[in-house]
Amino acid sequence: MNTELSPRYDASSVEAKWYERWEAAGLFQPDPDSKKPPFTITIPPPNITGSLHMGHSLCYPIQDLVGRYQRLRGKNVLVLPGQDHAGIATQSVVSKQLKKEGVSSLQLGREKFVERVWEWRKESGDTIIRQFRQLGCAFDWSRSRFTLDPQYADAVLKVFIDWFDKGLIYRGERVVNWDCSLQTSVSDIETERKTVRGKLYHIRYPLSDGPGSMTIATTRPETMLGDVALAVHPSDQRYKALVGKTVLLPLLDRPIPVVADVYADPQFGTGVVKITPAHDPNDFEVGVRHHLSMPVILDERGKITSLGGKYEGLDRMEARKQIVGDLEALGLLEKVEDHEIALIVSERSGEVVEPLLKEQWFVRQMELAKPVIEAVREGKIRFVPERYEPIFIDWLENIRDWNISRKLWWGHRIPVYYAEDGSPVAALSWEDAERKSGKTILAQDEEVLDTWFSSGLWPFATLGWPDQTRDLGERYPTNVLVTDRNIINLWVARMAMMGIYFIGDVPFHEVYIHATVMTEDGRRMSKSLGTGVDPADVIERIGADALRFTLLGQSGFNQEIRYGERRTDEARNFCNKIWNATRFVLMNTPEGYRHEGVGTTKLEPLDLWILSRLAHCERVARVAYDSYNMQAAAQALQAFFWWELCDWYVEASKERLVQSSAAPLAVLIECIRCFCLMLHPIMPHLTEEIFSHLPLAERPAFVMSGEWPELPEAYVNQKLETSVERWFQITRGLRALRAAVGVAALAPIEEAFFTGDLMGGQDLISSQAWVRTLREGRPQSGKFISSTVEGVDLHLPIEGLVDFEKERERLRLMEEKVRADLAKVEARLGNPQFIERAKMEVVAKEQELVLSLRDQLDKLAERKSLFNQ
RNA sequence: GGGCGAUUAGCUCAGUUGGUAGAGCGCCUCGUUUACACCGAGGAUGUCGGGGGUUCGAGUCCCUCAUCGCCCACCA
Repeated sequence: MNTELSPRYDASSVEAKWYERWEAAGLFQPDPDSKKPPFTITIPPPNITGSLHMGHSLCYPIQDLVGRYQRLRGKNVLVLPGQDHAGIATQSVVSKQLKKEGVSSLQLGREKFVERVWEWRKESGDTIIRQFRQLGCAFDWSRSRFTLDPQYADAVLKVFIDWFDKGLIYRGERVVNWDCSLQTSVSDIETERKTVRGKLYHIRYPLSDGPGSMTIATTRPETMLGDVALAVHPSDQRYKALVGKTVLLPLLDRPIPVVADVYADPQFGTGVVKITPAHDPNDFEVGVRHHLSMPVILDERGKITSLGGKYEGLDRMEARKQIVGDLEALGLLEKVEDHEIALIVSERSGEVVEPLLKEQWFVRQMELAKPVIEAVREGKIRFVPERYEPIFIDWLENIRDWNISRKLWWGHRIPVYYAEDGSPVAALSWEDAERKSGKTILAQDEEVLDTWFSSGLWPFATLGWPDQTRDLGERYPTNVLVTDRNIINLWVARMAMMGIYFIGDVPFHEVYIHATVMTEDGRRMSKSLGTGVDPADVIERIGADALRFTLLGQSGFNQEIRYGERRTDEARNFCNKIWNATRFVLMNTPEGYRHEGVGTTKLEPLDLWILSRLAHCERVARVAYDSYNMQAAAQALQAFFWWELCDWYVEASKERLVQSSAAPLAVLIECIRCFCLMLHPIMPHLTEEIFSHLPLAERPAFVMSGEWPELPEAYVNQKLETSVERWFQITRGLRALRAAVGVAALAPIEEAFFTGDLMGGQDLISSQAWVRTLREGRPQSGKFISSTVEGVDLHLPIEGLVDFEKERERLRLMEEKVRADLAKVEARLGNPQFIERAKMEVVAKEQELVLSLRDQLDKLAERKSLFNQ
């Protein structure tokens, strides 16, 4: 009937159409009246920093796949999308844009700048939504959330104020990671370590009373301007007598004490360490223990402050140069060694982070982390793959307080207000603050919250919290979180803490950590390296379904997948294969045909075989989807469709369809119908298109709103599979004989012979091996070539078709191989321990094998003799 | 420094409980046939990273080393 389908699948004409129809049918929203069990995913909100990259093209289709699969499995599915304002990341993108335009953010001022970011948020946000749609993501746009939405901001306020009032949020002076170029602090997990070759400077500090000196080793000599002590290990005999004395800090001539502290490592350098509490987190702790002062000698721009004497105003690097020079001139620089330095670098700017003493807001973590650890231990949150669980727990057990202040303009402004007396109060608004404190408020805190503070509320704030909405009641905890391993600590941990604290339950039961998409040669994909590939280009070339298949088809429990164009071609080819197989079926469907299943049709072994394989495929795909092993599902589906349905069933059905047998058509349509449903989570558009062409008597409006195929247990028939697959082997054997004499595939051969039991496969074998007559017995005259497959001897008369020399060579090679196999098996059987200890059936199998191999040798000898004349 | 992952055909990767190593791409030969050349038929290709161990038997389990990648870590 539908013969006007193009012989090539054209994704571009199909994909947009279906997305619109699904949306128009309201399929992206859960049915409010449904009695089906809810299934919920709140997707990780992408940052509004531009467009989606290849990693997103994996992450979000996975969630779409899970949503679509669960919908087919009878769940009332909500996949809730949104976007993250992403404080630092977004602010730096917009700052860079302004810089290009020659505008300084500072000059623009806070208000104007934030306005500008909102403009960008619209632009980037729209791009992202468009790309999600291109990828086929069935997300409920009506529930879409942005982490700076007014309702969302209410949730953030509530959390902050609650924690503040309970003392979980506190203000304190700590050494934080200061990013001098972004002008903000960053949390520990937003930094990375880089090892670089640097210098270790040995500097002599003279004792202030009397002769002698102590030598310290440092990699950052400029920080000595902030030194307030030297420390040695209490048990270090070399320096015992010096503890309690004072030394003179060179250059500034300030007397500083020598203290004993276990922090000093006698093994490192000279065993003496300088203490600069304002510029090193360890030194800070030593400073607290010994009640030392904490002079700040570097400002927020990385320049020396007024406490740095004559070095004031110098950049940190320039100051280092001058200080080293001056020390050398004074003869206090003992030596300079090469040294590997572990630098701390800000992930966002790539700048070396300056540890700086700052007053900041912190969230106490220990008591929040504890219930999370318990929840994971109790299995209420399960990681897939499991290996991430111990890493997660380990991090939580050693957690440090969370610095949530960011000196930015883009974000949730910290809702702390300061009264005349400087006392802080957390409140909903300026008025609320005055009411709450009963004092006149002078100012609100200038800084904003770390982005992760707001995204930590994602699974419940998106469902309506703090209001007790129906969504929140029905859909929290959500079912699964799908994300990248890089943000397990940054984000997953925070959501768990906040969810357990405020809602009283974990935010999700499963956390699936997907792989990272790399280039084909294993490099990181990145725009700046020039190794990035734009998903939009790929979609244009091969379609979203093929891109999804490429990435999803490689995703299981691996931590890395390689993206290469060859794989996308394979995926595209698979789409085309599916398309054409369907086309074939439709071309053979009579006008007015209505498929009503296979129940009433008289089925032959081959039909039963493909239905058994279909049932097998269903089981494998279901188990695979259930366990987030998308790779296994894709593999099973592809193998079933291509190698079983197309290569065998479709081929064999050609002849049967001519005889207008009812079975093949019903079975073909049934297979494709089920296949569409099973592949739909991976390739939503193509399956929808194909399904729409099937002549079904009864059909759901869409594959998307259909039901996962439930195949009768009785379909599975292992015994039948074995015997049908034996026919295939024999067919292949005959085809190989044909190829050996150079007869083209499909060119019919008059007759061939067999000896042995074909177990009813004669028709199939002769038709699929393109033999007109397949006779039992062996040729009575003339030359023929032979082989043995599955215990059946096959003979092909050659009538001078074959080059004798070539045939002798073929036989010789076969004999060689059989002899080698035989030698191996005989050796095994010659080992008495094998006979004694191996399982009986294994031994029996080997013994049978020996017999069969010997038999083959005999036959080969006979066949050789035929060509030795 | 600690942990995790990877190492299988030229390339990208599968390989379930230990029982004679697989796929796709690429390569060679043949082929335009009642879907598909983005295809079909046939074929070649491996010391399963190295070395030990357990076992009758190891790609698979244990130990160890190497290379690559990732994560975590306050050594000046």
